[in-house]
Amino acid sequence: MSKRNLIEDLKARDLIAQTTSEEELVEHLESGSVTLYCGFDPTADSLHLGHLVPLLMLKRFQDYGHRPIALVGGATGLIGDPSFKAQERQLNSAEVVQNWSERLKAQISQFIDFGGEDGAILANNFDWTSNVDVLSFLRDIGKHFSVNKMISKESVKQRIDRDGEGISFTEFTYQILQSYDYQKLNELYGCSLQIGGSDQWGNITGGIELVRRMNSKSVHALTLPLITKSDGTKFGKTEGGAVWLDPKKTSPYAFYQFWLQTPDADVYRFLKFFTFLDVERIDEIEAEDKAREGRPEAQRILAEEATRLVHGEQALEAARRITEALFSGDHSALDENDYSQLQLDGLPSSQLPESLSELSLTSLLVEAGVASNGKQVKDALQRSAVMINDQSCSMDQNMEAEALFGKESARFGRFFLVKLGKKKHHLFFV
RNA sequence: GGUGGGGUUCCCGAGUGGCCAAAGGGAUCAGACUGUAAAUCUGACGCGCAAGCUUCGGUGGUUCGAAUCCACCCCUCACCA
Repeated sequence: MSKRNLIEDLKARDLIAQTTSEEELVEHLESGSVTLYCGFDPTADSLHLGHLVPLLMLKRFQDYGHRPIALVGGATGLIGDPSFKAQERQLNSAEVVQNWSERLKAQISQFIDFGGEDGAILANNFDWTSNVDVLSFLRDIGKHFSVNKMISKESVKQRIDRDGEGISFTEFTYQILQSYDYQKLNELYGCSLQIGGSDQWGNITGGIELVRRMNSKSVHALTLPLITKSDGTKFGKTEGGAVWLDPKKTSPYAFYQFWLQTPDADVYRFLKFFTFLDVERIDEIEAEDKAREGRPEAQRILAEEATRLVHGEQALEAARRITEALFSGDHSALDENDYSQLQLDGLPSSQLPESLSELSLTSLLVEAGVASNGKQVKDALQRSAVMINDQSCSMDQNMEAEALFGKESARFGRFFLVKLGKKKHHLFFV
């Protein structure tokens, strides 16, 4: 751990978008162990990369002796946060949100240490929101909010100003609910710092005010920057959609590959955001990469660190094994065990159908999930970008699946390694 | 309740009777160049190997022919009440 204080470290990593009075915050953090919280709304059955930065942030605070509260938004998830959202969102059913809340809880537990007397706390705002009756809500909580102020928040402005869009009372109330969370957590656990994405600033400051009014306490806020990519596209998305933290939704191998493909222009920033490596070390890596020319090491380091953090050492090893086997360019070096291992390690694989006579390559590969539609396969075939056991195929072989996957050309009598393009691999077995 | 504006292929957004599977942009995929990077160029981009099939909020109609016209309905926005 570096000797500098936490805020300095976070600044060096560009992990701070905004804070309430920095002086007071630093003072507060140095005065002892601070209890802080970050909320995660259940909008899906798993967290994704976008949640990773705040999650790691809680851990950073914990490493510096503070006490994090991970708040699952069982209640707020039922309402939907309108902040900077262009459109009103579809409500999810109570059962679904409940179910997702449980999934998130389990996931979050892997990142932060909840053990011990002063370990982290896992909370759910459903616990203190669900039984508040309307009149109490309006009289005890609502009275502290000025609609004028709520309306003027930047986070809901585009929903209010923009033609063609609006905001329901339900979503509009979201900021009150989140403010109430802060108030409650302050009351229950002495929580005095809330962190979140920069889009949460409006909601957080609302909470600060509520805490001051109801609890007569002065509390703090710190927001994290939105993670952007240098080319302007959205961070954390791949062809298949979001990159999830759940290994069942995004395999450790795919996760590792995602990081490995980080553009040079982003990789050093991402190392600061997504790893616990010292900033000095990261700067060194950058300097070394520059000096060396050619392929940088940073992506590999980022992929390893991030995969280890999220999926653990074993999964990282597996992801590396697959990567090594597939991208070294020499599949002939793989022995029979290696093939079985690839399958176990999580390389996408599937069993070949009994009969291939009627089947086109396009439909076979689409069915296996190698491509999303036949056109993509066709396109690849026309460019000789489909390889079966290192043999490239052409368009006229589309209907010759039976011959291409003949027993005699299988590796060890049962494996076919199919490659589409440079990066997509799939293992077929008999 | 009234008036006016909207709902188009993943997203944004053109299209207002045939030339429309539907401009343009973005995203995405593949190829060349590379370093499983960026930039650039090329191609694909509703589904299908193909013949062909299915789309433009919904339902019904007019028409040889509709995303485009008509009726009703649903959703949504603004203003007014």
